[in-house]
Order: sequence, then structure tokens, then C-alpha cells
Amino acid sequence: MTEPDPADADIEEVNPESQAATRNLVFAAAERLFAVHGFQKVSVRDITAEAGVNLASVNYHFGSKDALLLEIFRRRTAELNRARARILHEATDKHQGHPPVRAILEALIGPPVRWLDPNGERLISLQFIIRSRSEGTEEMRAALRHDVSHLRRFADALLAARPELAPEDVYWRLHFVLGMLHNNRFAEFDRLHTLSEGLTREEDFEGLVKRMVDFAEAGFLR
Amino acid sequence: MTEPDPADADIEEVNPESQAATRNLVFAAAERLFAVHGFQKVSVRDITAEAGVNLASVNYHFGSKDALLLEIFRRRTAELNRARARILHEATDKHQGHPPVRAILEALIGPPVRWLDPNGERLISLQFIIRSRSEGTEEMRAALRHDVSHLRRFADALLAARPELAPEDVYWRLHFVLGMLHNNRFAEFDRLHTLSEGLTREEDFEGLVKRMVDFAEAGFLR
DNA sequence: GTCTATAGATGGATAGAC
DNA sequence: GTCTATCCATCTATAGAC
Repeated sequence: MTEPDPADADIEEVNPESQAATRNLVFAAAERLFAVHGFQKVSVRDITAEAGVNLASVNYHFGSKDALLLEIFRRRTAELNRARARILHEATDKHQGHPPVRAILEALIGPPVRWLDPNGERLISLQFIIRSRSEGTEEMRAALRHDVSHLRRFADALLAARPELAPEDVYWRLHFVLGMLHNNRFAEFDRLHTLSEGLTREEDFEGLVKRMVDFAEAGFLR
Repeated sequence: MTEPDPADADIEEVNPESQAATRNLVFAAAERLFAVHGFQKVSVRDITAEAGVNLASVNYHFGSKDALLLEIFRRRTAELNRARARILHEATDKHQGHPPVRAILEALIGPPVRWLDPNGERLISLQFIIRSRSEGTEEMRAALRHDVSHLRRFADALLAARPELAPEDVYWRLHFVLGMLHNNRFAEFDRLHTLSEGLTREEDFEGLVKRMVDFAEAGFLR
């Protein structure tokens, strides 16, 4: 806590921590509201009201609503892809440079599915990332379209693990797996739970990782 | 063509066909713009400009922008689910009431993937349907959440075809297959084509149906 | 039925006081 | 840095002339 110097009592105090605090409050409120309600439906007014700060904060700290969106997007996708890359790297080391299909899929699927756990603190971030695929700004969609470097490693690993498959088969199957992941939205879970009459109310997320890896691996091994 | 009666030349003519034509122009323009640019980004002004009709047409013919959206949604999802139900019904008849997993998956996957063919006239409708999953109005999302009757038949057929599986396994795998389908968006194809450097530029949509059914069937049979 | 004009609401952004 | 007040653009919806 930085207490203002009494000698400065009549000067407007500048508190670096409260500055960072406001920025973080805006960031967190925006991520949460966007994740739950969608990008276009949430206004700057909604965000600042939720964060308990003044209306001008978004523009002061981030420049614009779109720039705020882009910063959240960049930070969260970087975190997710780092987590995936680390696991893939470990699997590569463990298997003398040639990880099997299952280990590759675990590195791809594991992090985002573990983020679904409501007991963790990542659920909102994952929902935000999923939403940005369909509702993002032009800048975000351009980034998604052109920046495939993190997927490059997974595609190459899968191509090496299944050299007898035609490369286009590998790419298409990777696309199918990504589809499985992108479908893990609040609304789709609700629908699944309605259909299954509560049978799929999942609380064991390691179990869900295993379900998804099992399903995806079968598709790659046939 | 209904020609106006010359006796009515000084009375404002009412042409039922031009009325229907305006309505259809609005419907088609709205579906196309929503499918390509998203629901919130397209204004009533965009729609009427694209259709070449006056600004008031949307409210006159449909009541509101949201009602127009809902009507497009209802019509297209009904068409898609009818096509799926018909194929499932045929497969059920053909297999004495007990279609195998592969036939069930073909009925689920075939219609929406055939709609992807740009040589057909369904691509826009499918993109609209996919978008409504994440960007729809509250009414549309409520319909998606609660109306699972069309999926009910597919879930029951799959449960019957794999009685040795725990029901929740069947439901989760159905969820994975739906994820594969929902990922067939313009933007995701672009990304896949970037990653594969053009290898996946698909023109054979029956081939794509087979790819997807192969992948999904493997996941159900393991 | 069509169209123009506009009402009425809401949004992002910013100037200027403190 | 914070906050209020406000500008200005844009949207949906509708009234009223034709």
C-alpha cells in the first residue's frame, strides 16, 4: 500500500497500484462479460459499470473497446498455446523426438479441457477464446487466420506419427479434433445436458480429457 | 404475372407477386449478409440496401430485425432436420429398425456437409445456422437449448446400436460429432487451408462426408 | 404497399474540470 | 489519473405522405 505523503495532501496523488488495479478490474470485467454475453452485446458502459470504474477508463487504459478485446485475446491465446507447447515438448523429449499420436493429442486437448473446470480460474478465459473464433473483430480473425504457427508443430508431429497417411487426411482429422474443442461452449454443454437428461453433468475434467483423446485417437488410428 | 386491371390504373395497384418478391428479397439478402458478416454487425439498413428495397420493408414484412432472424433460423433448421430425419428413417427401414452406427452417423453428418457445396444453393443457409449457435438472439438460443427433439432420435438410435456402452459415453461422443459439424465455418476452412498450404481445398463433398463419418465411426466403435 | 423523414435509444469516444 | 458531461455516429422502429 502506497500511502500518500502528508506533504502532498493538497496535490492530487498518483497511486501506481490503484492505476494497475483499475486496469486489471477493467480487463477482468471485460473478459467475463464478453465470455458470457458475447462481444457485440457488451458495451463499454457495461464493462465499466461491472468493474466499478468510470466510463473513460477503457479508452484511457486500452485506447478503445476493440484494442481491449484484442489485448485479452492475445494474452489468453498466448497462455493457452504456451501450455500446449510445453506438454508437446515434454512428450517429444520423452519419446526420443517421435511422440505417438496419443501424446500429441493429449498436448492439444488437455490444456483447453482442463481450463473448463469451474473450480479453476480459467473457465472464463477459455469461453472468451472460443467466442473470439466466431465473434472476434477483424484484427482477431486475421490473427486466427494467419497465425497457425502453434498448430504447425502439432500438424508436423501428427504427420510424422502417421507417415503412411496422406497429408490431407492428417490435416482434415486435425480439423475435426479442433472442432471437438471449439464446441465446448456453455450453450452447447447446456444442450447436451438437456439431451442426456443430466447424465453428462461432468465434474471430472481429467475424465473428459480422456474421453476426447480416446475418441480422437480412434479417428487417427483407423 | 398479375397485370393491373386498366380500370384500376388510377388506384394504387396491389401486386401480390411483387409483395412476395420484396419479402423474398429481404429474406435472401438478410440470410446472406448474416451468414457472411455475423448477426450483430449487419444492420437493417445493410439488408434493405443489399436487397434493393426501402428501409421500412423489414419491419413491414417481418415485424422487426429479430423476428426476421428468427424466421430465417426456423425455416433453415427445419429444412436441415427434415433432411436428416428422412435419411435416418430410410436407414431404419432398411435395417429392420436397427440401423448400425455408420448409417446413423451418415444421416446426421451427410445433409449439413452436402450443404457446404458451393455449387449447391445451401452453403449460405448452413453458415447461417452455424452462426446462430453462437450469435443468435435469446429466442434462438432458447430454441437451441430446449428443442432437442431431432437429436433425440439420433441419440436413441446410437444408444440402441451400442447397447454395451454406458449411455453417457454415447452422449459425449454425439457431442463430439456435433462439434465436428459446427466447426465447418468459412473462417475455420480458411485457417485449415492456410495450415495445410492448400492440400485441403475440398471440392468433393461426398468425400468429405466419408472422411467425417469414418472419423466419427472409429470413435464410436472403439 | 412503398418510401422518406425522423423519432428515440444507445453506442464509442473525448474534452475539460478536478 | 479520474470522472462527468457531452459530442457525434449509428441503430431500430415508426409516422405519415404518396
